[in-house]
Amino acid sequence: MTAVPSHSVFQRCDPDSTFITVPTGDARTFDLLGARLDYERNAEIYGEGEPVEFICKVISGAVRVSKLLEDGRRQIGAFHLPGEVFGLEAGAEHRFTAEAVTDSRILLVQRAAFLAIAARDAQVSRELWEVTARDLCRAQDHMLLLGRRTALEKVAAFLLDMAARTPAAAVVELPMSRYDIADYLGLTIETVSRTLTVLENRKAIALPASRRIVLANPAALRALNA
Amino acid sequence: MTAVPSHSVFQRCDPDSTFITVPTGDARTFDLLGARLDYERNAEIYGEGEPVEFICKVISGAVRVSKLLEDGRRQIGAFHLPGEVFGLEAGAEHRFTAEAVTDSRILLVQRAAFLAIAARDAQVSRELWEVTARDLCRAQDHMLLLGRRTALEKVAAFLLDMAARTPAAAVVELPMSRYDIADYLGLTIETVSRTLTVLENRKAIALPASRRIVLANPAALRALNA
DNA sequence: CGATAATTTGATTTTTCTCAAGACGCGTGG
DNA sequence: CCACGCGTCTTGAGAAAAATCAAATTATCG
Repeated sequence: MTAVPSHSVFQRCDPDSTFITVPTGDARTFDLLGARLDYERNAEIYGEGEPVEFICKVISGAVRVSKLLEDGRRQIGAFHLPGEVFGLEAGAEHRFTAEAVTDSRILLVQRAAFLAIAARDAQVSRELWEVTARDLCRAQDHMLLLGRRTALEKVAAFLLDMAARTPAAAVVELPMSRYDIADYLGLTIETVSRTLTVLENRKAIALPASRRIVLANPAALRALNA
Repeated sequence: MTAVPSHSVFQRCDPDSTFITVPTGDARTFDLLGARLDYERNAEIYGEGEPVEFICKVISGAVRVSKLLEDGRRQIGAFHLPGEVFGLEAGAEHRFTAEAVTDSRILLVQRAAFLAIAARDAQVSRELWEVTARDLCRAQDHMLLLGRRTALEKVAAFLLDMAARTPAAAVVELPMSRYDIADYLGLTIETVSRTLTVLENRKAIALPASRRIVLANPAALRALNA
């Protein structure tokens, strides 16, 4: 699904590393020092309108990237799980707010330093592009999800997506609340909850705990997606 | 709103030019030959799954980029108006289908040739990134539009967006059908039509013809957006 | 164990969709 | 110039989906 080759610098470095390994054209490597910071649940990592200082990568925990509307409604643009990069924007200011969904550890790399390397190194520059293109794919997929789809289709697609991004795919441990899921899918918490109950009654999933979801019948979930 | 500086190679070349002017690091310029092709209304410019051969730019007319679901539902990801670039993807295959909304003239530039220049030229490479980042912004804005918003909010935002992208902003000449608008906003044609009627009754817009829209009271439209 | 937050469930209302019919616009051919 | 046909758009009535309001239940944490 993603357009980024497996040798991406962002994919390659393991989640525990303090460094982003940057392969250069002549096969040497740079190590760009990144700072590790811990964020408590619901702590803001960066806010809408703030200058873009860092490229971020989830080491542990989970992050939501969202936008708050005047009337209190909120749209979550993406969730980010360990190993995923976020906060990379071409503009000078953040267009969204990023917050820790659970207690999280984030690797922060100076954006300016990274861009400086990209300006000198075609390989890095290309990766910069590909990472952004991957974000674009994500946003497009999310857009497709929000279009004219039923609650059942949205929730099923969400669960399958989460499962695909989790190591142990059969059981999904959701880090986020029903509120977060609702704001991600453009639904209310009540509808999300009811929809999960419907899927449970259909034996498509099991809910041993409200945030632990067993994909008992993934095919049934996939069948809900066009 | 857009993150791309005004000196972008894509922005800079005028819509009539057969060339995309590429400024290089040492201030010389390359001229990349692009082919002009004409497409009839509803003709396919490229299809989902096809290899990405060209970067496209609208010279005249309008383009819709969409995805068709198995059950016949269609989601339009974007409309592109004269001067706008589309079809630039990091992956090898197109994820969406592009079609001419009206009879259109499109400038097609070899993707491989452009990427080759980007690999040698940091300035061009950065532009490549920024153009993709602009697409990302667009997709994110569209995502926000499709989230939990009423038909009235969606249609108002759509009209304002079209107006902002049209030279003579007071009167918007829509190139696309109600069907296209509906599939772009995640609504039905009936709801789009009814919503336009509501806006007309509220004196927010006037409809001298079904595809000619006068923004009589843009402030009223803006008030509908959070 | 009690307080608080999160989740589920229920009843009702609102919004949008669906199905159906009618009106309009436009080009073609008589 | 008008009649006709066809595609597009609008309008209406009823059905379905999801939102809203409200309450009950379940988890979580000190």
